[in-house]
Amino acid sequence: MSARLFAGPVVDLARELVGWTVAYGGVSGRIVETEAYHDSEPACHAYVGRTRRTEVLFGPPGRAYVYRSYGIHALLNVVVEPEGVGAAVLLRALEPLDGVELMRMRRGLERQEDLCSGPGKLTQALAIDLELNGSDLIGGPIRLAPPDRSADRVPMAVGTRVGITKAADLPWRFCEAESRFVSRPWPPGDRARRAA
DNA sequence: CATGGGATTGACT
DNA sequence: GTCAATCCCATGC
Repeated sequence: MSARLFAGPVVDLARELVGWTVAYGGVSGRIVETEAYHDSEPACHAYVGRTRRTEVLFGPPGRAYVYRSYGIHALLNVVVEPEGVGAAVLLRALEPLDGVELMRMRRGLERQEDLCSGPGKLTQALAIDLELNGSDLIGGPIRLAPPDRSADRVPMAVGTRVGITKAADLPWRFCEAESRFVSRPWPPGDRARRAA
């Protein structure tokens, strides 16, 4: 696996990354929800161009973009598209796999559905913080890995991104349609579309 | 240097 | 349903 895998269009990669696993410090989960962000649209941090904050977004694909949200949470993104393009896939929810007890301790909650069902929750469960910003996601401390070749392709749901005010109409959110571990239910009109 | 705005979450009415 | 916590960083003076 090489970083070239992540050089493709961000919307395709956001869909593709559902089903991959993320592992860090012996704890891991399977990605069940993602969103795409691209410097051409104003919801993306990279919309403002290259700054100290967005430097990682414009850098080579396959690295982590971790930033602090609302002063409290760390949010984890996968930087994609070629160097010079500011784009990333936000990881919004995981299905817990390894280290579930550690996740419970870190989150102070028991229910498995509550451990990683949100972008701030999953970084807390995995203990991912800002110091990992810019780190390599292939050979680095955080490891991203593709699903088994034998893994079934699951129905996908597509919708609009959560929690943004600008470019809120773009259908750039992807989830495993029937997962119990997504960050929030789909609005009634939004759920039907499939892209298996 | 001061200000304002979040890609959220959990507690509370 | 409402709302506050809290910090990084871009922007503007």
